[in-house]
Amino acid sequence: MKLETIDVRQTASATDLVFEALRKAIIEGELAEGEHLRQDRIAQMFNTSRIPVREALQRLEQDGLVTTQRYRGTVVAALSAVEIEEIFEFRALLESEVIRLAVPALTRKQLDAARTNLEAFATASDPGGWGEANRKFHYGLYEAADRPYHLQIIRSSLDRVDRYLRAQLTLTDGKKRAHREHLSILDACERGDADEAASLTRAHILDAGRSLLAILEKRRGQSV
Amino acid sequence: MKLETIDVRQTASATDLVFEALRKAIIEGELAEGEHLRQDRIAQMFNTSRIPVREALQRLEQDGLVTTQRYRGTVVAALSAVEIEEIFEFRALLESEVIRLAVPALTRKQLDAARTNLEAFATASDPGGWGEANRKFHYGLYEAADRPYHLQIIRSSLDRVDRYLRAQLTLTDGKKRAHREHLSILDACERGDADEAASLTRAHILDAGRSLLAILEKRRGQSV
DNA sequence: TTAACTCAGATTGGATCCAATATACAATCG
DNA sequence: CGATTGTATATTGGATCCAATCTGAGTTAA
Repeated sequence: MKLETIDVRQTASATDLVFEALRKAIIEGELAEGEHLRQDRIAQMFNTSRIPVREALQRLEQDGLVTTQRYRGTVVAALSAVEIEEIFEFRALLESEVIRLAVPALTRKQLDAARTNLEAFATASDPGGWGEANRKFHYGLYEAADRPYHLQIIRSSLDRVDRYLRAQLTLTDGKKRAHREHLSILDACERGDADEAASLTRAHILDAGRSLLAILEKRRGQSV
Repeated sequence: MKLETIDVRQTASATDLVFEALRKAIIEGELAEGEHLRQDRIAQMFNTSRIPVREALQRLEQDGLVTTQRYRGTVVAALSAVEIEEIFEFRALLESEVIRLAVPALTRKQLDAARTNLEAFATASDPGGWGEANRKFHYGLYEAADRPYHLQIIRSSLDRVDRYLRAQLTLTDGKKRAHREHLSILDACERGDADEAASLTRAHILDAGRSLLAILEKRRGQSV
């Protein structure tokens, strides 16, 4: 008898599972800013003890998604306008450079995949779908740069602001504009124009940031 | 009787202390690449249980300083030449941009402090002293940019390669060259030439990276 | 009335104990 | 003698328990 050898070692711990679930919930905006994350309540939800929950919360804190005060608990992080602005500025710098490095290495297959993701973004009906398609479009292109560390940091910085970004995209003109910008970025990639792709990506991110801040301004003005 | 009100709330947990101590030991190269970090041994060293140790190890893993395999333990991370190269490239991009933003905002006081740190770097006699002075010099200038998120990422990326960098600086010409480059960066800052300071910083980091990789190449060539 | 105090409940931080897994070495079989 | 299997030990992952701290309602005193 011959069997395929399969590695059955468990790769995901309870901590990993809890971390991923909470991360997803925060990024997608299901947990509101400032909401308390009680350890035993979460432990019950996942049928574990508080140990993996605490470890997951610590990881989330390192990623800037929650803030913890000793003996007082953990809440979903709230970013100020200034903090959000800085992260968009950071992303613009980093992502424009990575797309510049990616363009010369892009394969036909990667370009086609990008067009598919671009259309998925346009036709997606819910915020979760947009967010996913948006990430796939950009990251799919970035992959060609072969810079795993850059990509890891890019992911982490998008994670911090993604919930705000998704809220911004609920406005139809924001989504339409993003789609137009995606189109022109992809065109530049197809033409092999790295500088243009970088410049468009930079503008794309800064545009989204400005638009987002304007909305936040308005909303906070109303609520006060 | 009147007393000044002082906040005595403990801010550092056992986890924080263990994390900081291990982080420092790894960054300064006291723990060798691939060295095993056994939970109970470390717990004994710090007179705690394994819980804070595990949490500290998880944080270190998120920072890329150690790698963990389920049920097999944690070892000090070993970076490949390609990985080191990418991180230097990343730092060059980020730090040159941050110094560009900092220059117009630099105060006389900050410039003077930078000169002090620059001299401390030149006169420091041990690797630990160089590393400290090097960080103080660069980060002191970056502070003026008022970009805390950028700075956090800069710190994290330097952490990953600092132990290799300190080893590189043990070669006297490496240290001398670094000192000369520091001087010209500071000069550009004094003149208010942001572009020049950015360009010099970029070259400074890439130089160090190239020099470091050459040494690694040689060493690994010998050991094989 | 109001500010300070007390104490009970809630919540987190850490220690100890048990379960799951990996590794090394002895035992067994061809 | 070599490959394989069983087993003992080491080590990590997770559960439960205890200690430390915060919070807030009720109480008391100026």
